[in-house]
Amino acid sequence: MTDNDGMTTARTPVPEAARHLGLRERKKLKTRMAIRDATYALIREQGYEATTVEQIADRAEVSPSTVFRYFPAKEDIVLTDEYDSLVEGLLRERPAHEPVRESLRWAIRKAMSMALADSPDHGQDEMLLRIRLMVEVPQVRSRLMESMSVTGRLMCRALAERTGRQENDLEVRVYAMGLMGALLETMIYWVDGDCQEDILELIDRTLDVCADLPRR
Amino acid sequence: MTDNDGMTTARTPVPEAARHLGLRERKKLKTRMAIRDATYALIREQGYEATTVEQIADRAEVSPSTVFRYFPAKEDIVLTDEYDSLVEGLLRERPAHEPVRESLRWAIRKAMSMALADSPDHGQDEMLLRIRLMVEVPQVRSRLMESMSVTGRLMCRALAERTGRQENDLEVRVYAMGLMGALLETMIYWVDGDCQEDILELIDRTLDVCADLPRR
DNA sequence: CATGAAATGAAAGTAACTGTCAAAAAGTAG
DNA sequence: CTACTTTTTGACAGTTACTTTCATTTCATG
Repeated sequence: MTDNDGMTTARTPVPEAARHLGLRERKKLKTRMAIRDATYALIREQGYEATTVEQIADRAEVSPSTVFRYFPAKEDIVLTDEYDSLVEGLLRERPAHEPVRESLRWAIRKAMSMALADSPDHGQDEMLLRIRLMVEVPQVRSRLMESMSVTGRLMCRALAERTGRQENDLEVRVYAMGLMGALLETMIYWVDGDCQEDILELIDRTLDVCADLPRR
Repeated sequence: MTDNDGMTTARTPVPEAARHLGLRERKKLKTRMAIRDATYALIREQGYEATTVEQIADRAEVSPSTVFRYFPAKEDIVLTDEYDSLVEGLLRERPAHEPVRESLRWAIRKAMSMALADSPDHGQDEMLLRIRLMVEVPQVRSRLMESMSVTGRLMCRALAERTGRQENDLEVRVYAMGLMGALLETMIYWVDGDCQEDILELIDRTLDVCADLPRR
Protein backbone atom coordinates (compact mmCIF):
# COMPACT_ATOMS: atom_id res chain seq x y z
CA MET A 1 0.00 0.00 0.00
CA THR A 2 2.96 2.24 -0.21
CA ASP A 3 4.47 3.14 -3.45
CA ASN A 4 2.82 5.11 -6.17
CA ASP A 5 5.29 4.85 -8.97
CA GLY A 6 2.67 4.41 -11.62
CA MET A 7 0.91 1.37 -12.90
CA THR A 8 3.66 -1.17 -13.20
CA THR A 9 2.03 -4.54 -13.25
CA ALA A 10 4.93 -6.45 -11.84
CA ARG A 11 5.76 -9.49 -13.90
CA THR A 12 5.07 -8.45 -17.45
CA PRO A 13 8.47 -8.25 -19.18
CA VAL A 14 8.08 -4.62 -20.12
CA PRO A 15 4.90 -2.85 -19.08
CA GLU A 16 2.84 -1.29 -21.83
CA ALA A 17 2.70 2.07 -20.17
CA ALA A 18 6.47 2.32 -20.42
CA ARG A 19 6.76 1.70 -24.15
CA HIS A 20 7.65 5.22 -25.09
CA LEU A 21 9.95 5.92 -22.17
CA GLY A 22 13.62 6.39 -22.91
CA LEU A 23 15.89 3.40 -22.86
CA ARG A 24 17.18 4.61 -19.54
CA GLU A 25 13.79 4.61 -17.87
CA ARG A 26 12.86 1.28 -19.36
CA LYS A 27 16.04 -0.25 -18.04
CA LYS A 28 15.32 1.12 -14.63
CA LEU A 29 11.93 -0.47 -14.58
CA LYS A 30 13.47 -3.71 -15.71
CA THR A 31 16.02 -3.88 -12.93
CA ARG A 32 13.34 -2.86 -10.47
CA MET A 33 11.26 -5.79 -11.55
CA ALA A 34 14.25 -8.08 -11.70
CA ILE A 35 15.01 -7.30 -8.09
CA ARG A 36 11.43 -7.84 -7.04
CA ASP A 37 11.11 -11.10 -8.90
CA ALA A 38 14.39 -12.38 -7.55
CA THR A 39 13.27 -11.48 -4.06
CA TYR A 40 9.93 -13.22 -4.33
CA ALA A 41 11.54 -16.31 -5.82
CA LEU A 42 14.15 -16.53 -3.09
CA ILE A 43 11.63 -15.95 -0.36
CA ARG A 44 9.46 -18.72 -1.71
CA GLU A 45 12.46 -21.03 -1.68
CA GLN A 46 14.04 -20.13 1.62
CA GLY A 47 11.77 -17.83 3.53
CA TYR A 48 12.24 -14.16 4.25
CA GLU A 49 14.90 -14.11 6.92
CA ALA A 50 17.13 -16.62 5.22
CA THR A 51 17.21 -14.48 2.11
CA THR A 52 20.02 -11.94 2.18
CA VAL A 53 20.28 -8.86 0.06
CA GLU A 54 23.44 -10.26 -1.44
CA GLN A 55 21.57 -13.30 -2.72
CA ILE A 56 18.91 -11.06 -4.15
CA ALA A 57 21.52 -8.98 -5.90
CA ASP A 58 23.18 -12.09 -7.31
CA ARG A 59 20.01 -13.53 -8.73
CA ALA A 60 18.86 -10.21 -10.12
CA GLU A 61 22.34 -9.78 -11.64
CA VAL A 62 22.99 -6.41 -10.08
CA SER A 63 25.23 -5.29 -7.29
CA PRO A 64 24.03 -5.02 -3.69
CA SER A 65 24.51 -1.28 -3.93
CA THR A 66 22.00 -1.17 -6.72
CA VAL A 67 19.45 -3.07 -4.69
CA PHE A 68 19.71 -0.48 -1.96
CA ARG A 69 19.49 2.28 -4.50
CA TYR A 70 16.16 0.97 -5.70
CA PHE A 71 14.70 0.00 -2.35
CA PRO A 72 15.66 1.80 0.82
CA ALA A 73 15.13 -1.32 2.89
CA LYS A 74 14.75 -5.02 2.33
CA GLU A 75 11.17 -4.90 3.54
CA ASP A 76 10.31 -2.36 0.89
CA ILE A 77 11.09 -4.80 -1.89
CA VAL A 78 8.25 -6.91 -0.66
CA LEU A 79 5.87 -4.30 0.58
CA THR A 80 5.57 -2.06 -2.41
CA ASP A 81 2.26 -2.07 -4.15
CA GLU A 82 0.43 0.25 -6.37
CA TYR A 83 -3.18 0.08 -5.41
CA ASP A 84 -3.69 2.83 -2.93
CA SER A 85 -3.54 5.72 -5.33
CA LEU A 86 -6.00 3.62 -7.26
CA VAL A 87 -8.41 3.71 -4.35
CA GLU A 88 -8.05 7.44 -4.14
CA GLY A 89 -8.93 7.77 -7.81
CA LEU A 90 -11.89 5.42 -7.60
CA LEU A 91 -13.20 7.33 -4.66
CA ARG A 92 -13.35 10.50 -6.68
CA GLU A 93 -15.46 8.81 -9.31
CA ARG A 94 -18.36 8.25 -6.95
CA PRO A 95 -21.29 10.65 -6.92
CA ALA A 96 -20.88 13.42 -4.39
CA HIS A 97 -24.20 12.78 -2.68
CA GLU A 98 -23.44 9.17 -1.86
CA PRO A 99 -22.67 8.47 1.79
CA VAL A 100 -18.93 8.39 2.30
CA ARG A 101 -18.94 4.91 3.69
CA GLU A 102 -20.68 3.55 0.63
CA SER A 103 -18.26 5.26 -1.70
CA LEU A 104 -15.46 3.69 0.24
CA ARG A 105 -17.13 0.32 0.07
CA TRP A 106 -17.38 0.58 -3.65
CA ALA A 107 -13.87 1.90 -4.21
CA ILE A 108 -12.17 -0.61 -1.96
CA ARG A 109 -14.10 -3.52 -3.40
CA LYS A 110 -13.21 -2.44 -6.88
CA ALA A 111 -9.55 -1.95 -6.08
CA MET A 112 -9.38 -5.34 -4.43
CA SER A 113 -11.04 -7.04 -7.37
CA MET A 114 -8.59 -5.41 -9.71
CA ALA A 115 -5.66 -6.41 -7.55
CA LEU A 116 -6.80 -10.02 -7.56
CA ALA A 117 -7.72 -10.20 -11.21
CA ASP A 118 -4.63 -8.41 -12.35
CA SER A 119 -2.05 -10.58 -14.13
CA PRO A 120 -3.81 -13.76 -13.07
CA ASP A 121 -0.68 -15.89 -13.38
CA HIS A 122 1.26 -14.24 -10.62
CA GLY A 123 -0.79 -11.33 -9.36
CA GLN A 124 -2.86 -13.18 -6.81
CA ASP A 125 -0.06 -15.44 -5.67
CA GLU A 126 2.19 -12.52 -5.06
CA MET A 127 -0.49 -10.67 -3.22
CA LEU A 128 -1.08 -13.63 -0.95
CA LEU A 129 2.60 -14.03 -0.31
CA ARG A 130 2.79 -10.35 0.47
CA ILE A 131 0.00 -10.43 2.98
CA ARG A 132 1.37 -13.60 4.48
CA LEU A 133 4.69 -11.89 4.98
CA MET A 134 2.96 -8.91 6.53
CA VAL A 135 1.36 -11.19 9.04
CA GLU A 136 4.26 -13.48 9.72
CA VAL A 137 7.45 -11.46 9.46
CA PRO A 138 7.71 -8.81 12.17
CA GLN A 139 9.98 -6.58 10.14
CA VAL A 140 7.59 -6.49 7.25
CA ARG A 141 4.57 -5.99 9.44
CA SER A 142 6.38 -3.23 11.20
CA ARG A 143 7.11 -1.39 8.05
CA LEU A 144 3.41 -1.54 7.32
CA MET A 145 2.90 1.32 9.68
CA GLU A 146 4.65 3.55 7.20
CA SER A 147 2.36 2.35 4.45
CA MET A 148 -0.67 2.92 6.57
CA SER A 149 0.40 6.46 7.27
CA VAL A 150 0.96 7.23 3.62
CA THR A 151 -2.24 5.60 2.46
CA GLY A 152 -4.05 7.27 5.31
CA ARG A 153 -2.87 10.67 4.13
CA LEU A 154 -4.11 9.95 0.64
CA MET A 155 -7.42 8.92 2.04
CA CYS A 156 -7.59 12.07 4.14
CA ARG A 157 -7.34 14.15 1.00
CA ALA A 158 -10.11 12.28 -0.70
CA LEU A 159 -12.30 12.25 2.40
CA ALA A 160 -11.85 15.95 3.00
CA GLU A 161 -12.90 16.65 -0.55
CA ARG A 162 -15.97 14.51 -0.19
CA THR A 163 -17.16 15.84 3.12
CA GLY A 164 -16.26 19.48 2.87
CA ARG A 165 -13.99 19.16 5.85
CA GLN A 166 -10.38 20.17 6.24
CA GLU A 167 -7.82 17.61 5.24
CA ASN A 168 -6.31 18.05 8.65
CA ASP A 169 -9.44 17.73 10.72
CA LEU A 170 -9.09 15.38 13.62
CA GLU A 171 -12.26 13.65 12.50
CA VAL A 172 -10.99 13.08 8.99
CA ARG A 173 -7.63 11.81 10.11
CA VAL A 174 -9.09 9.57 12.75
CA TYR A 175 -11.60 8.13 10.35
CA ALA A 176 -8.96 7.44 7.73
CA MET A 177 -6.52 5.78 10.08
CA GLY A 178 -9.24 3.84 11.78
CA LEU A 179 -10.25 2.52 8.41
CA MET A 180 -6.66 1.59 7.64
CA GLY A 181 -6.40 -0.40 10.83
CA ALA A 182 -9.71 -2.07 10.19
CA LEU A 183 -8.85 -3.05 6.62
CA LEU A 184 -5.47 -4.34 7.63
CA GLU A 185 -7.07 -6.56 10.21
CA THR A 186 -9.49 -7.77 7.59
CA MET A 187 -6.60 -8.92 5.47
CA ILE A 188 -4.98 -10.64 8.41
CA TYR A 189 -8.26 -12.35 9.24
CA TRP A 190 -8.43 -13.51 5.67
CA VAL A 191 -4.99 -15.13 5.61
CA ASP A 192 -5.54 -16.49 9.11
CA GLY A 193 -8.35 -18.49 7.55
CA ASP A 194 -6.09 -19.53 4.66
CA CYS A 195 -7.86 -17.19 2.27
CA GLN A 196 -10.80 -19.56 2.09
CA GLU A 197 -13.46 -16.94 2.69
CA ASP A 198 -14.55 -14.42 0.12
CA ILE A 199 -12.46 -11.34 0.69
CA LEU A 200 -15.08 -9.06 -0.85
CA GLU A 201 -17.63 -10.25 1.63
CA LEU A 202 -15.18 -9.72 4.46
CA ILE A 203 -14.64 -6.18 3.27
CA ASP A 204 -18.35 -5.63 3.27
CA ARG A 205 -18.63 -6.83 6.82
CA THR A 206 -15.74 -4.62 7.81
CA LEU A 207 -17.40 -1.55 6.41
CA ASP A 208 -20.62 -2.52 8.14
CA VAL A 209 -18.75 -2.26 11.41
CA CYS A 210 -17.48 1.20 10.55
CA ALA A 211 -19.50 4.35 11.04
CA ASP A 212 -20.19 6.73 8.22
CA LEU A 213 -18.19 9.93 8.18
CA PRO A 214 -20.80 12.69 8.18
CA ARG A 215 -20.44 15.78 6.05
CA ARG A 216 -19.70 18.95 7.82
CA MET B 1 1.30 0.13 24.55
CA THR B 2 3.40 -2.98 24.51
CA ASP B 3 4.86 -4.50 27.57
CA ASN B 4 2.98 -5.87 30.49
CA ASP B 5 5.71 -6.70 32.91
CA GLY B 6 3.86 -5.42 35.93
CA MET B 7 3.41 -2.01 37.41
CA THR B 8 6.91 -0.58 37.39
CA THR B 9 6.61 3.16 37.34
CA ALA B 10 9.94 3.82 35.69
CA ARG B 11 11.93 6.35 37.63
CA THR B 12 11.37 5.53 41.28
CA PRO B 13 14.69 4.12 42.56
CA VAL B 14 13.20 0.82 43.59
CA PRO B 15 9.48 0.41 43.04
CA GLU B 16 7.39 -0.39 46.08
CA ALA B 17 5.84 -3.42 44.47
CA ALA B 18 9.27 -5.01 44.24
CA ARG B 19 10.26 -4.64 47.88
CA HIS B 20 9.95 -8.28 48.76
CA LEU B 21 11.48 -9.68 45.60
CA GLY B 22 14.80 -11.44 45.89
CA LEU B 23 17.97 -9.44 45.46
CA ARG B 24 18.25 -10.98 42.02
CA GLU B 25 14.91 -9.69 40.82
CA ARG B 26 15.44 -6.30 42.35
CA LYS B 27 18.75 -5.95 40.59
CA LYS B 28 17.14 -6.89 37.31
CA LEU B 29 14.57 -4.17 37.67
CA LYS B 30 17.30 -1.75 38.54
CA THR B 31 19.37 -2.42 35.47
CA ARG B 32 16.24 -2.35 33.36
CA MET B 33 15.48 1.11 34.63
CA ALA B 34 19.10 2.18 34.36
CA ILE B 35 19.05 1.26 30.70
CA ARG B 36 15.80 3.08 30.10
CA ASP B 37 16.91 6.18 31.91
CA ALA B 38 20.24 6.23 30.13
CA THR B 39 18.46 5.89 26.82
CA TYR B 40 16.02 8.72 27.46
CA ALA B 41 18.81 10.97 28.68
CA LEU B 42 20.97 10.30 25.64
CA ILE B 43 18.09 10.74 23.26
CA ARG B 44 17.25 14.08 24.81
CA GLU B 45 20.85 15.14 24.38
CA GLN B 46 21.60 13.82 20.91
CA GLY B 47 18.44 12.52 19.34
CA TYR B 48 17.47 8.95 18.63
CA GLU B 49 19.57 8.00 15.66
CA ALA B 50 22.76 9.48 17.02
CA THR B 51 22.43 7.39 20.14
CA THR B 52 24.09 4.01 19.81
CA VAL B 53 23.48 0.99 21.95
CA GLU B 54 27.11 1.11 22.99
CA GLN B 55 26.63 4.60 24.42
CA ILE B 56 23.54 3.44 26.21
CA ALA B 57 25.42 0.52 27.68
CA ASP B 58 28.24 2.79 28.80
CA ARG B 59 26.01 5.24 30.56
CA ALA B 60 23.93 2.52 32.17
CA GLU B 61 27.16 0.83 33.23
CA VAL B 62 26.38 -2.51 31.70
CA SER B 63 27.70 -4.29 28.67
CA PRO B 64 26.04 -4.02 25.26
CA SER B 65 25.15 -7.69 25.49
CA THR B 66 23.15 -6.95 28.58
CA VAL B 67 21.22 -4.21 26.85
CA PHE B 68 20.19 -6.64 24.16
CA ARG B 69 19.30 -9.20 26.76
CA TYR B 70 16.84 -6.82 28.36
CA PHE B 71 15.42 -5.29 25.21
CA PRO B 72 15.26 -7.24 21.98
CA ALA B 73 15.65 -4.09 19.92
CA LYS B 74 16.71 -0.54 20.43
CA GLU B 75 13.21 0.70 19.69
CA ASP B 76 11.81 -1.43 22.49
CA ILE B 77 13.75 0.50 25.09
CA VAL B 78 11.71 3.52 24.17
CA LEU B 79 8.41 1.98 23.28
CA THR B 80 7.62 -0.03 26.37
CA ASP B 81 4.71 1.15 28.41
CA GLU B 82 2.39 -0.41 30.88
CA TYR B 83 -1.01 1.09 30.28
CA ASP B 84 -2.77 -1.24 27.92
CA SER B 85 -3.48 -4.03 30.35
CA LEU B 86 -4.81 -1.19 32.46
CA VAL B 87 -7.38 -0.33 29.81
CA GLU B 88 -8.45 -3.93 29.65
CA GLY B 89 -9.01 -3.97 33.39
CA LEU B 90 -10.87 -0.69 33.42
CA LEU B 91 -13.11 -1.93 30.67
CA ARG B 92 -14.20 -4.86 32.76
CA GLU B 93 -15.26 -2.57 35.56
CA ARG B 94 -17.98 -0.92 33.51
CA PRO B 95 -21.58 -2.08 33.82
CA ALA B 96 -22.50 -4.75 31.30
CA HIS B 97 -25.51 -2.88 29.95
CA GLU B 98 -23.54 0.22 28.98
CA PRO B 99 -22.94 0.66 25.24
CA VAL B 100 -19.50 -0.65 24.37
CA ARG B 101 -18.38 2.62 22.92
CA GLU B 102 -19.17 4.48 26.13
CA SER B 103 -17.33 1.93 28.21
CA LEU B 104 -14.35 2.39 25.97
CA ARG B 105 -14.61 6.13 26.24
CA TRP B 106 -14.54 5.92 29.98
CA ALA B 107 -11.75 3.36 30.19
CA ILE B 108 -9.48 5.11 27.74
CA ARG B 109 -10.03 8.51 29.33
CA LYS B 110 -9.25 7.10 32.71
CA ALA B 111 -6.13 5.28 31.53
CA MET B 112 -4.90 8.41 29.81
CA SER B 113 -5.50 10.53 32.90
CA MET B 114 -3.61 8.08 35.00
CA ALA B 115 -0.76 7.97 32.53
CA LEU B 116 -0.45 11.74 32.58
CA ALA B 117 -0.86 12.16 36.31
CA ASP B 118 1.49 9.35 37.15
CA SER B 119 4.86 10.39 38.57
CA PRO B 120 4.32 14.01 37.63
CA ASP B 121 8.02 14.80 37.60
CA HIS B 122 8.93 12.58 34.72
CA GLY B 123 5.80 10.68 33.73
CA GLN B 124 4.33 13.24 31.41
CA ASP B 125 7.61 14.36 29.93
CA GLU B 126 8.58 10.83 29.11
CA MET B 127 5.22 10.14 27.61
CA LEU B 128 5.49 13.18 25.38
CA LEU B 129 9.00 12.23 24.31
CA ARG B 130 7.76 8.74 23.59
CA ILE B 131 4.91 9.88 21.41
CA ARG B 132 7.16 12.36 19.70
CA LEU B 133 9.56 9.59 18.86
CA MET B 134 6.70 7.49 17.57
CA VAL B 135 5.79 10.25 15.20
CA GLU B 136 9.23 11.33 14.17
CA VAL B 137 11.46 8.26 14.10
CA PRO B 138 10.42 5.77 11.45
CA GLN B 139 11.93 2.81 13.25
CA VAL B 140 10.02 3.54 16.38
CA ARG B 141 6.80 4.22 14.57
CA SER B 142 7.26 1.02 12.68
CA ARG B 143 7.62 -1.01 15.79
CA LEU B 144 4.34 0.45 16.91
CA MET B 145 2.54 -1.98 14.69
CA GLU B 146 3.61 -4.74 17.00
CA SER B 147 2.23 -2.85 19.96
CA MET B 148 -1.02 -2.23 18.18
CA SER B 149 -1.41 -5.90 17.43
CA VAL B 150 -0.79 -6.88 21.03
CA THR B 151 -3.04 -4.21 22.46
CA GLY B 152 -5.63 -5.05 19.83
CA ARG B 153 -5.69 -8.65 20.96
CA LEU B 154 -6.21 -7.60 24.54
CA MET B 155 -9.04 -5.40 23.45
CA CYS B 156 -10.57 -8.22 21.45
CA ARG B 157 -10.78 -10.31 24.59
CA ALA B 158 -12.50 -7.57 26.51
CA LEU B 159 -14.82 -6.68 23.65
CA ALA B 160 -15.83 -10.28 23.09
CA GLU B 161 -16.68 -10.60 26.73
CA ARG B 162 -18.79 -7.48 26.66
CA THR B 163 -20.71 -8.20 23.50
CA GLY B 164 -21.21 -11.93 23.72
CA ARG B 165 -19.28 -12.40 20.53
CA GLN B 166 -16.37 -14.68 19.80
CA GLU B 167 -12.95 -13.25 20.49
CA ASN B 168 -12.06 -14.17 16.95
CA ASP B 169 -15.04 -12.65 15.20
CA LEU B 170 -14.14 -10.55 12.24
CA GLU B 171 -16.31 -7.79 13.63
CA VAL B 172 -14.58 -7.80 16.99
CA ARG B 173 -11.12 -7.84 15.51
CA VAL B 174 -11.91 -5.17 12.98
CA TYR B 175 -13.46 -2.95 15.60
CA ALA B 176 -10.50 -3.34 17.92
CA MET B 177 -7.87 -2.66 15.31
CA GLY B 178 -9.84 0.19 13.85
CA LEU B 179 -9.93 1.72 17.27
CA MET B 180 -6.19 1.24 17.67
CA GLY B 181 -5.54 3.05 14.43
CA ALA B 182 -7.91 5.82 15.37
CA LEU B 183 -6.40 6.34 18.81
CA LEU B 184 -2.90 6.30 17.45
CA GLU B 185 -3.83 9.01 15.01
CA THR B 186 -5.35 10.99 17.83
CA MET B 187 -2.03 10.94 19.63
CA ILE B 188 -0.20 12.00 16.51
CA TYR B 189 -2.67 14.81 15.98
CA TRP B 190 -2.05 15.87 19.52
CA VAL B 191 1.72 16.11 19.22
CA ASP B 192 1.36 17.64 15.76
CA GLY B 193 -0.34 20.50 17.56
CA ASP B 194 2.44 20.58 20.18
CA CYS B 195 0.16 19.02 22.78
CA GLN B 196 -1.68 22.29 23.22
CA GLU B 197 -5.16 20.86 22.95
CA ASP B 198 -6.82 18.85 25.67
CA ILE B 199 -6.07 15.24 24.94
CA LEU B 200 -9.17 14.06 26.77
CA GLU B 201 -11.35 16.17 24.55
CA LEU B 202 -9.58 14.83 21.48
CA ILE B 203 -10.25 11.31 22.68
CA ASP B 204 -13.91 12.19 23.07
CA ARG B 205 -14.08 13.47 19.54
CA THR B 206 -12.32 10.36 18.30
CA LEU B 207 -14.84 8.10 19.92
CA ASP B 208 -17.63 10.23 18.51
CA VAL B 209 -16.33 9.36 15.07
CA CYS B 210 -16.35 5.65 15.87
CA ALA B 211 -19.43 3.49 15.65
CA ASP B 212 -20.65 1.47 18.58
CA LEU B 213 -19.99 -2.24 18.47
CA PRO B 214 -23.42 -3.83 18.81
CA ARG B 215 -24.02 -6.88 20.92
CA ARG B 216 -24.69 -10.07 19.17
C1' DC C 1 31.57 11.02 -32.49
C1' DA C 2 32.19 13.96 -28.47
C1' DT C 3 30.60 15.77 -24.37
C1' DG C 4 27.78 15.83 -20.22
C1' DA C 5 24.63 13.51 -17.12
C1' DA C 6 22.97 9.63 -14.96
C1' DA C 7 23.39 4.82 -13.42
C1' DT C 8 26.38 1.28 -11.73
C1' DG C 9 29.75 -1.47 -9.06
C1' DA C 10 33.55 -2.03 -5.91
C1' DA C 11 35.04 -1.30 -1.44
C1' DA C 12 35.30 0.19 3.10
C1' DG C 13 32.75 1.51 7.10
C1' DT C 14 28.93 1.65 10.74
C1' DA C 15 25.77 -0.20 13.86
C1' DA C 16 22.23 -3.37 15.17
C1' DC C 17 21.74 -7.75 16.42
C1' DT C 18 23.20 -13.12 17.47
C1' DG C 19 25.70 -16.89 19.52
C1' DT C 20 29.13 -18.84 22.44
C1' DC C 21 31.65 -19.40 26.50
C1' DA C 22 34.02 -18.42 30.61
C1' DA C 23 33.83 -15.52 34.76
C1' DA C 24 31.16 -13.36 38.44
C1' DA C 25 27.23 -12.96 41.42
C1' DA C 26 23.26 -14.84 43.89
C1' DG C 27 20.81 -18.48 46.02
C1' DT C 28 21.11 -22.91 48.71
C1' DA C 29 22.79 -26.79 51.68
C1' DG C 30 25.81 -28.45 54.85
C1' DC D 1 31.68 -19.68 56.54
C1' DT D 2 32.25 -23.19 52.76
C1' DA D 3 31.05 -25.75 48.81
C1' DC D 4 28.01 -26.40 45.11
C1' DT D 5 24.27 -25.05 41.73
C1' DT D 6 22.01 -21.73 39.02
C1' DT D 7 21.51 -17.38 37.04
C1' DT D 8 23.35 -13.31 35.17
C1' DT D 9 26.91 -10.98 33.02
C1' DG D 10 30.70 -9.45 29.84
C1' DA D 11 34.05 -10.28 26.26
C1' DC D 12 34.50 -11.55 21.71
C1' DA D 13 33.69 -12.89 17.16
C1' DG D 14 30.44 -13.09 13.44
C1' DT D 15 26.41 -11.81 10.40
C1' DT D 16 23.76 -8.60 7.88
C1' DA D 17 21.40 -4.52 6.70
C1' DC D 18 22.47 -0.25 5.29
C1' DT D 19 25.66 4.14 4.07
C1' DT D 20 29.08 6.67 1.75
C1' DT D 21 32.50 7.50 -1.57
C1' DC D 22 34.53 7.30 -5.93
C1' DA D 23 35.96 5.56 -10.26
C1' DT D 24 33.80 3.41 -14.30
C1' DT D 25 30.34 2.43 -17.42
C1' DT D 26 26.10 3.52 -19.95
C1' DC D 27 22.86 6.41 -22.06
C1' DA D 28 21.28 10.99 -24.15
C1' DT D 29 22.18 14.90 -27.02
C1' DG D 30 24.28 18.28 -30.13
